[in-house]
Amino acid sequence: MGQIHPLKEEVTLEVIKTACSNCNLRELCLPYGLSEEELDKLDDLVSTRRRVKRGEHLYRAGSPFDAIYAIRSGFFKTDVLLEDGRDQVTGFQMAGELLGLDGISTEHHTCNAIALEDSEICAIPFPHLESLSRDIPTLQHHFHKVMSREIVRDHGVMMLLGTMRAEERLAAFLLNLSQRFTARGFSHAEFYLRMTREEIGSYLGLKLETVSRAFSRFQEEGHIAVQQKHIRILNVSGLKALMNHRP
Amino acid sequence: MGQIHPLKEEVTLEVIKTACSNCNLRELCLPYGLSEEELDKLDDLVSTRRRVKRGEHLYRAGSPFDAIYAIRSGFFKTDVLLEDGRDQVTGFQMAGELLGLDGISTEHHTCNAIALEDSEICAIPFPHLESLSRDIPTLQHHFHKVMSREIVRDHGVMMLLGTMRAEERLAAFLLNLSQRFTARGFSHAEFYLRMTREEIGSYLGLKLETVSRAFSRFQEEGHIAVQQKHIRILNVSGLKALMNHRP
DNA sequence: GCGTTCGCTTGATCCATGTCAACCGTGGCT
DNA sequence: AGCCACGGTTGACATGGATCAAGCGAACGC
Repeated sequence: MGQIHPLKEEVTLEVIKTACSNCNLRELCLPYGLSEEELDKLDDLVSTRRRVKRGEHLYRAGSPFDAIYAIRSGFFKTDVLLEDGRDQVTGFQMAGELLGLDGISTEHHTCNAIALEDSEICAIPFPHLESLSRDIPTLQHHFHKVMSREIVRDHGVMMLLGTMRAEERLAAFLLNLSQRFTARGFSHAEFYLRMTREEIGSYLGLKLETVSRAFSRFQEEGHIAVQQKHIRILNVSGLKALMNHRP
Repeated sequence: MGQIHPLKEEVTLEVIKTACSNCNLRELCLPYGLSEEELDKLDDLVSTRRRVKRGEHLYRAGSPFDAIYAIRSGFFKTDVLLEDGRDQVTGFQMAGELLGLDGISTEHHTCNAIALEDSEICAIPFPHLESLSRDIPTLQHHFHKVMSREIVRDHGVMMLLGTMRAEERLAAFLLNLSQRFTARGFSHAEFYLRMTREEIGSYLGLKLETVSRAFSRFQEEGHIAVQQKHIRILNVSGLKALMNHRP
Protein backbone atom coordinates (compact mmCIF):
# COMPACT_ATOMS: atom_id res chain seq x y z
CA MET A 1 0.00 0.00 0.00
CA GLY A 2 1.28 3.43 -0.86
CA GLN A 3 3.64 1.80 -3.38
CA ILE A 4 3.09 2.78 -6.99
CA HIS A 5 4.15 0.15 -9.50
CA PRO A 6 5.29 1.71 -12.74
CA LEU A 7 3.18 -0.58 -14.90
CA LYS A 8 1.54 1.15 -17.79
CA GLU A 9 -2.00 0.39 -16.68
CA GLU A 10 -1.43 1.61 -13.17
CA VAL A 11 0.23 4.83 -14.27
CA THR A 12 -2.58 5.59 -16.68
CA LEU A 13 -5.12 4.84 -14.02
CA GLU A 14 -3.29 7.15 -11.62
CA VAL A 15 -3.25 9.97 -14.16
CA ILE A 16 -6.93 9.64 -14.88
CA LYS A 17 -7.76 9.50 -11.24
CA THR A 18 -5.86 12.68 -10.51
CA ALA A 19 -6.68 14.81 -13.54
CA CYS A 20 -8.04 18.27 -12.75
CA SER A 21 -11.11 17.47 -14.77
CA ASN A 22 -11.93 14.66 -12.37
CA CYS A 23 -10.77 16.31 -9.19
CA ASN A 24 -13.47 17.05 -6.69
CA LEU A 25 -11.54 20.11 -5.58
CA ARG A 26 -11.64 21.80 -8.94
CA GLU A 27 -14.15 24.38 -7.83
CA LEU A 28 -11.87 25.43 -4.99
CA CYS A 29 -8.64 25.24 -6.93
CA LEU A 30 -7.11 26.62 -10.07
CA PRO A 31 -9.54 25.06 -12.59
CA TYR A 32 -12.43 27.13 -11.25
CA GLY A 33 -14.69 28.35 -14.05
CA LEU A 34 -12.92 26.61 -16.93
CA SER A 35 -14.76 24.88 -19.77
CA GLU A 36 -14.30 21.19 -20.58
CA GLU A 37 -11.91 22.01 -23.36
CA GLU A 38 -9.86 24.37 -21.22
CA LEU A 39 -9.75 21.81 -18.44
CA ASP A 40 -8.20 19.32 -20.82
CA LYS A 41 -5.38 21.74 -21.52
CA LEU A 42 -4.85 22.25 -17.83
CA ASP A 43 -4.73 18.49 -17.34
CA ASP A 44 -1.75 18.36 -19.69
CA LEU A 45 -0.05 21.07 -17.70
CA VAL A 46 -0.46 19.54 -14.29
CA SER A 47 1.73 16.60 -15.09
CA THR A 48 3.53 15.93 -11.86
CA ARG A 49 1.90 14.56 -8.76
CA ARG A 50 3.81 13.90 -5.62
CA ARG A 51 3.21 12.43 -2.22
CA VAL A 52 4.70 14.28 0.71
CA LYS A 53 4.93 12.44 3.99
CA ARG A 54 4.14 14.03 7.29
CA GLY A 55 7.10 16.13 8.39
CA GLU A 56 8.66 16.32 4.92
CA HIS A 57 9.40 19.55 3.11
CA LEU A 58 7.60 20.25 -0.14
CA TYR A 59 10.14 23.03 -0.73
CA ARG A 60 12.58 25.02 1.32
CA ALA A 61 13.32 28.71 1.65
CA GLY A 62 16.07 29.62 -0.78
CA SER A 63 15.51 26.76 -3.19
CA PRO A 64 14.85 27.68 -6.82
CA PHE A 65 11.27 28.32 -7.75
CA ASP A 66 9.88 26.63 -10.82
CA ALA A 67 6.40 25.49 -9.95
CA ILE A 68 3.46 26.27 -7.77
CA TYR A 69 1.68 23.46 -5.98
CA ALA A 70 -1.96 22.60 -5.52
CA ILE A 71 -2.82 20.46 -2.53
CA ARG A 72 -4.89 17.44 -3.53
CA SER A 73 -5.13 16.08 -0.04
CA GLY A 74 -3.48 16.66 3.27
CA PHE A 75 -2.37 19.62 5.28
CA PHE A 76 0.66 21.92 5.18
CA LYS A 77 2.24 24.76 7.04
CA THR A 78 4.55 27.42 5.64
CA ASP A 79 7.13 29.13 7.80
CA VAL A 80 9.80 31.79 7.52
CA LEU A 81 13.12 31.64 9.31
CA LEU A 82 15.00 34.86 10.14
CA GLU A 83 18.80 35.08 10.26
CA ASP A 84 18.72 35.52 14.01
CA GLY A 85 16.91 32.24 14.54
CA ARG A 86 13.40 33.57 14.97
CA ASP A 87 10.82 31.84 12.93
CA GLN A 88 7.13 32.16 12.32
CA VAL A 89 4.43 30.08 10.73
CA THR A 90 2.96 32.22 7.95
CA GLY A 91 0.04 29.98 7.09
CA PHE A 92 -1.71 26.62 7.18
CA GLN A 93 -2.90 25.25 3.85
CA MET A 94 -5.44 22.56 3.13
CA ALA A 95 -6.77 20.65 0.12
CA GLY A 96 -7.56 22.82 -2.87
CA GLU A 97 -5.24 25.63 -1.82
CA LEU A 98 -2.10 26.73 -3.63
CA LEU A 99 1.43 26.80 -2.28
CA GLY A 100 4.50 28.60 -3.54
CA LEU A 101 3.14 31.92 -4.81
CA ASP A 102 5.76 33.75 -2.77
CA GLY A 103 8.51 32.26 -4.95
CA ILE A 104 7.51 34.07 -8.13
CA SER A 105 8.98 37.38 -7.08
CA THR A 106 12.59 36.33 -6.64
CA GLU A 107 12.58 33.02 -8.51
CA HIS A 108 13.39 31.43 -5.18
CA HIS A 109 11.09 30.22 -2.47
CA THR A 110 11.04 32.54 0.51
CA CYS A 111 9.55 30.14 3.01
CA ASN A 112 9.46 26.45 3.90
CA ALA A 113 6.44 24.33 3.11
CA ILE A 114 6.10 21.32 5.40
CA ALA A 115 3.43 18.61 5.39
CA LEU A 116 1.59 18.27 8.70
CA GLU A 117 0.09 14.98 7.57
CA ASP A 118 0.72 12.62 4.68
CA SER A 119 -0.31 14.66 1.66
CA GLU A 120 -0.58 14.67 -2.09
CA ILE A 121 0.19 17.64 -4.27
CA CYS A 122 0.01 18.58 -7.95
CA ALA A 123 3.01 20.50 -9.24
CA ILE A 124 2.19 23.16 -11.80
CA PRO A 125 5.29 24.31 -13.69
CA PHE A 126 5.05 28.06 -13.54
CA PRO A 127 6.28 29.00 -17.03
CA HIS A 128 3.68 26.60 -18.43
CA LEU A 129 0.99 28.16 -16.29
CA GLU A 130 1.90 31.61 -17.55
CA SER A 131 1.90 30.37 -21.09
CA LEU A 132 -1.45 28.63 -20.74
CA SER A 133 -3.01 31.61 -19.02
CA ARG A 134 -2.07 33.72 -22.05
CA ASP A 135 -4.33 31.40 -24.06
CA ILE A 136 -7.12 31.07 -21.53
CA PRO A 137 -8.30 34.42 -20.14
CA THR A 138 -10.53 32.67 -17.61
CA LEU A 139 -7.53 30.87 -16.18
CA GLN A 140 -5.47 34.02 -16.23
CA HIS A 141 -8.10 35.98 -14.37
CA HIS A 142 -8.73 33.25 -11.86
CA PHE A 143 -5.04 32.96 -11.13
CA HIS A 144 -4.88 36.68 -10.50
CA LYS A 145 -7.81 36.36 -8.15
CA VAL A 146 -6.08 33.60 -6.24
CA MET A 147 -2.94 35.70 -5.80
CA SER A 148 -5.01 38.68 -4.76
CA ARG A 149 -6.93 36.55 -2.28
CA GLU A 150 -3.62 35.60 -0.72
CA ILE A 151 -2.82 39.28 -0.26
CA VAL A 152 -6.21 39.89 1.33
CA ARG A 153 -5.71 36.90 3.61
CA ASP A 154 -2.36 38.27 4.68
CA HIS A 155 -3.95 41.60 5.50
CA GLY A 156 -6.38 39.71 7.71
CA VAL A 157 -3.50 38.11 9.55
CA MET A 158 -1.78 41.45 9.93
CA MET A 159 -4.99 42.81 11.41
CA LEU A 160 -5.14 39.88 13.78
CA LEU A 161 -1.52 40.24 14.85
CA GLY A 162 -1.67 44.00 15.08
CA THR A 163 -4.93 44.63 16.87
CA MET A 164 -6.32 41.49 18.51
CA ARG A 165 -5.79 40.05 21.96
CA ALA A 166 -4.84 36.45 22.56
CA GLU A 167 -8.36 35.06 22.92
CA GLU A 168 -9.65 37.06 19.99
CA ARG A 169 -6.87 35.68 17.84
CA LEU A 170 -7.60 32.11 18.78
CA ALA A 171 -11.33 32.56 18.24
CA ALA A 172 -10.66 34.04 14.80
CA PHE A 173 -8.33 31.14 14.05
CA LEU A 174 -10.88 28.48 15.00
CA LEU A 175 -13.68 30.16 13.07
CA ASN A 176 -11.46 30.43 10.03
CA LEU A 177 -10.54 26.73 10.19
CA SER A 178 -14.16 25.79 10.69
CA GLN A 179 -15.23 27.80 7.68
CA ARG A 180 -12.56 26.26 5.47
CA PHE A 181 -13.47 22.75 6.58
CA THR A 182 -17.09 23.50 5.81
CA ALA A 183 -16.19 24.66 2.30
CA ARG A 184 -14.62 21.21 1.81
CA GLY A 185 -17.68 19.35 2.93
CA PHE A 186 -16.49 18.51 6.44
CA SER A 187 -18.24 19.27 9.65
CA HIS A 188 -17.98 22.89 10.65
CA ALA A 189 -18.31 21.98 14.29
CA GLU A 190 -15.90 19.12 14.82
CA PHE A 191 -12.40 18.62 13.54
CA TYR A 192 -8.87 17.54 14.36
CA LEU A 193 -6.11 20.08 14.50
CA ARG A 194 -3.15 18.96 12.46
CA MET A 195 -0.76 21.38 14.14
CA THR A 196 0.68 21.65 17.63
CA ARG A 197 -0.06 24.39 20.15
CA GLU A 198 3.36 25.77 19.43
CA GLU A 199 2.62 26.04 15.70
CA ILE A 200 -0.71 27.71 16.39
CA GLY A 201 1.07 30.10 18.73
CA SER A 202 3.74 30.88 16.19
CA TYR A 203 1.09 31.67 13.59
CA LEU A 204 -0.89 33.83 16.01
CA GLY A 205 2.10 35.60 17.53
CA LEU A 206 1.58 33.91 20.92
CA LYS A 207 3.43 31.46 23.11
CA LEU A 208 2.15 27.91 23.33
CA GLU A 209 1.18 28.37 26.99
CA THR A 210 -1.05 31.26 26.07
CA VAL A 211 -2.72 29.20 23.35
CA SER A 212 -3.27 26.36 25.79
CA ARG A 213 -4.76 28.67 28.42
CA ALA A 214 -7.08 30.23 25.86
CA PHE A 215 -8.31 26.78 24.83
CA SER A 216 -8.98 25.93 28.45
CA ARG A 217 -10.85 29.15 29.00
CA PHE A 218 -13.01 28.65 25.90
CA GLN A 219 -13.86 25.24 27.25
CA GLU A 220 -14.68 26.52 30.74
CA GLU A 221 -16.98 29.07 29.18
CA GLY A 222 -18.70 26.43 27.08
CA HIS A 223 -17.69 27.73 23.68
CA ILE A 224 -15.82 24.63 22.65
CA ALA A 225 -14.86 21.16 23.79
CA VAL A 226 -11.17 20.41 23.50
CA GLN A 227 -9.38 17.16 23.98
CA GLN A 228 -5.84 17.42 22.72
CA LYS A 229 -6.21 18.02 19.00
CA HIS A 230 -9.87 17.17 18.82
CA ILE A 231 -12.03 20.28 18.73
CA ARG A 232 -15.78 20.57 18.90
CA ILE A 233 -17.28 24.00 18.48
CA LEU A 234 -20.33 24.28 20.72
CA ASN A 235 -21.18 27.93 20.34
CA VAL A 236 -20.24 29.62 17.10
CA SER A 237 -21.84 32.94 17.91
CA GLY A 238 -20.12 32.91 21.29
CA LEU A 239 -16.79 32.62 19.54
CA LYS A 240 -17.73 35.33 17.09
CA ALA A 241 -18.63 37.64 19.94
CA LEU A 242 -15.36 36.80 21.62
CA MET A 243 -13.54 37.62 18.43
CA ASN A 244 -14.70 41.18 18.08
CA HIS A 245 -15.79 42.38 21.43
CA ARG A 246 -13.36 44.89 22.82
CA PRO A 247 -13.58 44.74 26.60
CA MET B 1 -0.98 76.40 -9.72
CA GLY B 2 -2.35 72.92 -9.42
CA GLN B 3 -5.10 73.89 -11.89
CA ILE B 4 -5.13 72.00 -15.16
CA HIS B 5 -6.65 73.94 -18.05
CA PRO B 6 -8.32 71.60 -20.52
CA LEU B 7 -6.76 73.24 -23.58
CA LYS B 8 -5.64 70.81 -26.21
CA GLU B 9 -1.98 71.79 -26.06
CA GLU B 10 -1.81 71.45 -22.33
CA VAL B 11 -3.49 68.09 -22.29
CA THR B 12 -1.19 66.74 -24.94
CA LEU B 13 1.79 68.08 -23.10
CA GLU B 14 0.52 66.47 -19.92
CA VAL B 15 0.14 63.10 -21.61
CA ILE B 16 3.61 63.18 -23.07
CA LYS B 17 5.08 64.25 -19.79
CA THR B 18 3.45 61.39 -17.95
CA ALA B 19 3.84 58.53 -20.43
CA CYS B 20 5.40 55.38 -18.98
CA SER B 21 8.08 55.57 -21.66
CA ASN B 22 9.21 58.90 -20.24
CA CYS B 23 8.63 58.16 -16.59
CA ASN B 24 11.72 58.05 -14.47
CA LEU B 25 10.09 55.44 -12.28
CA ARG B 26 9.66 52.92 -15.06
CA GLU B 27 12.40 50.69 -13.73
CA LEU B 28 10.64 50.47 -10.37
CA CYS B 29 7.13 50.20 -11.71
CA LEU B 30 5.12 48.06 -14.06
CA PRO B 31 7.07 48.84 -17.27
CA TYR B 32 10.19 47.16 -15.94
CA GLY B 33 11.98 45.18 -18.62
CA LEU B 34 9.73 46.13 -21.54
CA SER B 35 11.03 46.98 -25.00
CA GLU B 36 10.37 50.35 -26.68
CA GLU B 37 7.57 48.86 -28.71
CA GLU B 38 5.94 47.21 -25.71
CA LEU B 39 6.23 50.42 -23.72
CA ASP B 40 4.26 52.22 -26.41
CA LYS B 41 1.41 49.76 -25.95
CA LEU B 42 1.50 50.25 -22.22
CA ASP B 43 1.38 54.02 -22.74
CA ASP B 44 -1.95 53.58 -24.52
CA LEU B 45 -3.24 51.54 -21.62
CA VAL B 46 -2.31 53.91 -18.85
CA SER B 47 -4.67 56.60 -20.03
CA THR B 48 -5.92 58.13 -16.83
CA ARG B 49 -3.84 60.22 -14.52
CA ARG B 50 -5.19 61.77 -11.39
CA ARG B 51 -4.06 64.06 -8.65
CA VAL B 52 -5.00 63.09 -5.15
CA LYS B 53 -4.72 65.76 -2.50
CA ARG B 54 -3.34 65.07 0.93
CA GLY B 55 -6.04 63.43 3.03
CA GLU B 56 -8.16 62.36 0.05
CA HIS B 57 -9.09 58.76 -0.67
CA LEU B 58 -7.86 57.19 -3.88
CA TYR B 59 -10.39 54.43 -3.27
CA ARG B 60 -12.40 53.09 -0.37
CA ALA B 61 -12.99 49.64 1.04
CA GLY B 62 -16.09 48.19 -0.55
CA SER B 63 -16.00 50.29 -3.70
CA PRO B 64 -15.94 48.42 -7.01
CA PHE B 65 -12.55 47.47 -8.34
CA ASP B 66 -11.75 48.25 -11.92
CA ALA B 67 -8.20 49.48 -11.98
CA ILE B 68 -4.92 49.25 -10.19
CA TYR B 69 -2.93 52.40 -9.55
CA ALA B 70 0.72 53.28 -9.96
CA ILE B 71 2.00 56.11 -7.82
CA ARG B 72 3.82 58.72 -9.94
CA SER B 73 4.60 60.96 -7.04
CA GLY B 74 3.55 61.32 -3.45
CA PHE B 75 2.87 59.01 -0.59
CA PHE B 76 -0.08 56.85 0.44
CA LYS B 77 -1.26 54.65 3.24
CA THR B 78 -3.70 51.78 3.01
CA ASP B 79 -5.84 50.76 5.95
CA VAL B 80 -8.45 48.19 6.84
CA LEU B 81 -11.43 48.88 9.06
CA LEU B 82 -13.08 46.07 11.05
CA GLU B 83 -16.79 45.98 11.86
CA ASP B 84 -16.07 46.56 15.52
CA GLY B 85 -14.26 49.81 14.84
CA ARG B 86 -10.71 48.56 15.01
CA ASP B 87 -8.53 49.62 12.16
CA GLN B 88 -5.01 49.04 11.05
CA VAL B 89 -2.67 50.56 8.53
CA THR B 90 -1.64 47.73 6.23
CA GLY B 91 1.04 49.60 4.32
CA PHE B 92 2.71 52.80 3.21
CA GLN B 93 3.29 53.21 -0.51
CA MET B 94 5.59 55.55 -2.36
CA ALA B 95 6.34 56.56 -5.95
CA GLY B 96 6.68 53.64 -8.34
CA GLU B 97 4.64 51.27 -6.19
CA LEU B 98 1.27 49.80 -7.08
CA LEU B 99 -1.98 50.16 -5.19
CA GLY B 100 -5.17 48.16 -5.40
CA LEU B 101 -3.96 44.60 -5.93
CA ASP B 102 -6.19 43.45 -3.07
CA GLY B 103 -9.27 44.38 -5.08
CA ILE B 104 -8.78 41.76 -7.78
CA SER B 105 -9.98 38.87 -5.65
CA THR B 106 -13.50 40.08 -4.90
CA GLU B 107 -13.87 42.78 -7.57
CA HIS B 108 -14.13 45.22 -4.70
CA HIS B 109 -11.45 47.05 -2.83
CA THR B 110 -10.84 45.61 0.61
CA CYS B 111 -9.00 48.57 2.09
CA ASN B 112 -8.86 52.34 1.93
CA ALA B 113 -6.06 54.12 0.11
CA ILE B 114 -5.41 57.62 1.41
CA ALA B 115 -2.86 60.16 0.23
CA LEU B 116 -0.50 61.32 2.97
CA GLU B 117 0.71 64.15 0.76
CA ASP B 118 -0.45 65.66 -2.51
CA SER B 119 0.11 62.88 -4.99
CA GLU B 120 -0.25 61.85 -8.59
CA ILE B 121 -1.30 58.42 -9.74
CA CYS B 122 -1.75 56.54 -13.00
CA ALA B 123 -4.86 54.41 -13.21
CA ILE B 124 -4.41 51.14 -15.07
CA PRO B 125 -7.76 49.60 -16.04
CA PHE B 126 -7.41 46.03 -14.93
CA PRO B 127 -9.17 44.22 -17.79
CA HIS B 128 -6.90 46.11 -20.19
CA LEU B 129 -3.86 45.12 -18.19
CA GLU B 130 -4.89 41.47 -18.32
CA SER B 131 -5.52 41.73 -22.03
CA LEU B 132 -2.19 43.42 -22.70
CA SER B 133 -0.29 40.98 -20.54
CA ARG B 134 -1.68 38.16 -22.70
CA ASP B 135 0.16 39.81 -25.58
CA ILE B 136 3.34 40.73 -23.74
CA PRO B 137 4.80 37.85 -21.72
CA THR B 138 7.38 40.15 -20.19
CA LEU B 139 4.63 42.34 -18.80
CA GLN B 140 2.66 39.34 -17.62
CA HIS B 141 5.61 37.87 -15.80
CA HIS B 142 6.60 41.17 -14.26
CA PHE B 143 3.07 41.74 -13.02
CA HIS B 144 3.10 38.32 -11.41
CA LYS B 145 6.38 39.19 -9.75
CA VAL B 146 4.92 42.39 -8.39
CA MET B 147 1.95 40.56 -6.88
CA SER B 148 4.22 37.92 -5.45
CA ARG B 149 6.48 40.59 -3.99
CA GLU B 150 3.47 42.00 -2.21
CA ILE B 151 2.84 38.59 -0.65
CA VAL B 152 6.46 38.35 0.46
CA ARG B 153 6.30 41.85 1.90
CA ASP B 154 3.19 40.90 3.85
CA HIS B 155 4.98 37.87 5.25
CA GLY B 156 7.70 40.22 6.44
CA VAL B 157 5.13 42.34 8.23
CA MET B 158 3.57 39.24 9.78
CA MET B 159 7.03 38.27 11.02
CA LEU B 160 7.51 41.73 12.44
CA LEU B 161 4.14 41.75 14.16
CA GLY B 162 4.41 38.18 15.36
CA THR B 163 7.93 37.98 16.69
CA MET B 164 9.52 41.41 17.17
CA ARG B 165 9.53 43.74 20.14
CA ALA B 166 8.63 47.40 19.88
CA GLU B 167 12.12 48.74 19.27
CA GLU B 168 12.94 46.00 16.81
CA ARG B 169 9.81 46.82 14.86
CA LEU B 170 10.59 50.49 14.67
CA ALA B 171 14.20 49.83 13.65
CA ALA B 172 12.98 47.51 10.91
CA PHE B 173 10.50 50.13 9.80
CA LEU B 174 13.11 52.90 9.56
CA LEU B 175 15.58 50.70 7.71
CA ASN B 176 12.88 49.68 5.27
CA LEU B 177 11.91 53.28 4.58
CA SER B 178 15.54 54.26 4.21
CA GLN B 179 16.13 51.49 1.71
CA ARG B 180 13.09 52.45 -0.35
CA PHE B 181 14.08 56.11 -0.39
CA THR B 182 17.56 55.09 -1.54
CA ALA B 183 16.08 53.07 -4.40
CA ARG B 184 14.38 56.28 -5.52
CA GLY B 185 17.54 58.32 -5.48
CA PHE B 186 16.93 60.10 -2.20
CA SER B 187 19.24 60.18 0.77
CA HIS B 188 19.23 56.97 2.73
CA ALA B 189 20.12 58.82 5.88
CA GLU B 190 17.78 61.77 6.01
CA PHE B 191 14.09 61.97 5.29
CA TYR B 192 10.75 63.31 6.37
CA LEU B 193 8.11 60.95 7.64
CA ARG B 194 4.80 61.56 5.93
CA MET B 195 2.79 59.74 8.58
CA THR B 196 1.98 60.44 12.21
CA ARG B 197 3.22 58.44 15.19
CA GLU B 198 -0.24 57.00 15.45
CA GLU B 199 -0.14 55.73 11.86
CA ILE B 200 3.29 54.24 12.39
CA GLY B 201 2.00 52.61 15.55
CA SER B 202 -1.05 51.23 13.80
CA TYR B 203 1.15 49.72 11.10
CA LEU B 204 3.57 48.25 13.64
CA GLY B 205 0.92 47.03 16.06
CA LEU B 206 1.97 49.52 18.74
CA LYS B 207 0.45 52.51 20.48
CA LEU B 208 1.65 55.95 19.52
CA GLU B 209 3.25 56.48 22.95
CA THR B 210 5.37 53.39 22.47
CA VAL B 211 6.50 54.62 19.06
CA SER B 212 7.37 58.00 20.53
CA ARG B 213 9.34 56.44 23.36
CA ALA B 214 11.24 54.20 20.97
CA PHE B 215 12.18 57.23 18.85
CA SER B 216 13.43 59.02 21.95
CA ARG B 217 15.45 56.03 23.01
CA PHE B 218 17.04 55.62 19.58
CA GLN B 219 18.02 59.26 19.81
CA GLU B 220 19.45 58.94 23.32
CA GLU B 221 21.53 56.01 22.15
CA GLY B 222 22.80 57.96 19.15
CA HIS B 223 21.28 55.81 16.44
CA ILE B 224 19.16 58.56 14.93
CA ALA B 225 18.34 62.23 15.25
CA VAL B 226 14.62 62.95 15.40
CA GLN B 227 12.85 66.25 15.29
CA GLN B 228 9.18 65.73 14.77
CA LYS B 229 8.91 64.14 11.33
CA HIS B 230 12.46 64.84 10.31
CA ILE B 231 14.66 61.79 10.71
CA ARG B 232 18.39 61.45 10.30
CA ILE B 233 19.89 58.02 10.58
CA LEU B 234 23.28 58.27 12.25
CA ASN B 235 24.14 54.63 12.74
CA VAL B 236 22.71 52.16 10.28
CA SER B 237 24.50 49.15 11.68
CA GLY B 238 23.38 50.11 15.15
CA LEU B 239 19.79 50.00 13.97
CA LYS B 240 20.39 46.71 12.22
CA ALA B 241 21.79 45.23 15.38
CA LEU B 242 18.83 46.56 17.31
CA MET B 243 16.53 44.95 14.79
CA ASN B 244 17.70 41.43 15.20
CA HIS B 245 19.34 41.16 18.53
CA ARG B 246 17.24 39.14 20.91
CA PRO B 247 18.02 40.34 24.42
C1' DG C 1 4.22 -4.19 29.08
C1' DC C 2 7.10 -0.54 30.29
C1' DG C 3 9.81 3.44 29.86
C1' DT C 4 10.80 7.47 27.30
C1' DT C 5 9.51 11.37 24.81
C1' DC C 6 6.70 14.85 23.27
C1' DG C 7 2.90 17.72 23.51
C1' DC C 8 -0.14 19.77 26.65
C1' DT C 9 -1.85 21.91 30.96
C1' DT C 10 -1.53 24.72 34.93
C1' DG C 11 0.55 27.72 38.50
C1' DA C 12 3.62 31.65 40.08
C1' DT C 13 6.03 35.50 38.84
C1' DC C 14 7.93 39.19 35.82
C1' DC C 15 8.17 42.58 32.32
C1' DA C 16 7.02 45.03 28.02
C1' DT C 17 3.68 47.55 26.46
C1' DG C 18 -0.85 49.60 27.11
C1' DT C 19 -3.45 53.08 29.54
C1' DC C 20 -4.30 57.44 31.58
C1' DA C 21 -2.88 61.95 32.20
C1' DA C 22 -0.34 66.19 31.98
C1' DC C 23 2.23 69.16 29.30
C1' DC C 24 4.66 71.20 25.33
C1' DG C 25 5.83 72.78 20.58
C1' DT C 26 4.31 73.87 16.03
C1' DG C 27 1.55 75.33 12.45
C1' DG C 28 -2.70 77.11 10.85
C1' DC C 29 -6.35 80.37 11.28
C1' DT C 30 -8.48 84.71 12.63
C1' DA D 1 0.18 88.76 17.00
C1' DG D 2 -2.32 85.58 19.50
C1' DC D 3 -5.22 81.52 19.95
C1' DC D 4 -6.36 76.89 19.13
C1' DA D 5 -5.94 72.29 17.74
C1' DC D 6 -3.23 68.67 16.79
C1' DG D 7 0.68 65.88 17.09
C1' DG D 8 4.27 64.62 19.98
C1' DT D 9 6.71 63.74 24.46
C1' DT D 10 7.06 62.11 29.02
C1' DG D 11 5.66 60.18 33.52
C1' DA D 12 3.04 56.98 36.68
C1' DC D 13 0.64 53.05 36.93
C1' DA D 14 -2.02 48.77 35.25
C1' DT D 15 -2.18 44.49 32.88
C1' DG D 16 -1.89 40.86 29.33
C1' DG D 17 1.01 37.76 27.96
C1' DA D 18 5.83 35.92 28.43
C1' DT D 19 8.74 33.29 31.18
C1' DC D 20 10.02 29.76 34.34
C1' DA D 21 8.80 25.61 36.38
C1' DA D 22 6.40 21.42 37.58
C1' DG D 23 3.57 17.72 36.49
C1' DC D 24 0.57 14.80 33.48
C1' DG D 25 -1.26 11.90 29.70
C1' DA D 26 -0.93 9.83 25.15
C1' DA D 27 1.86 7.85 21.63
C1' DC D 28 5.67 5.24 20.30
C1' DG D 29 9.77 2.32 20.39
C1' DC D 30 11.99 -1.49 22.61
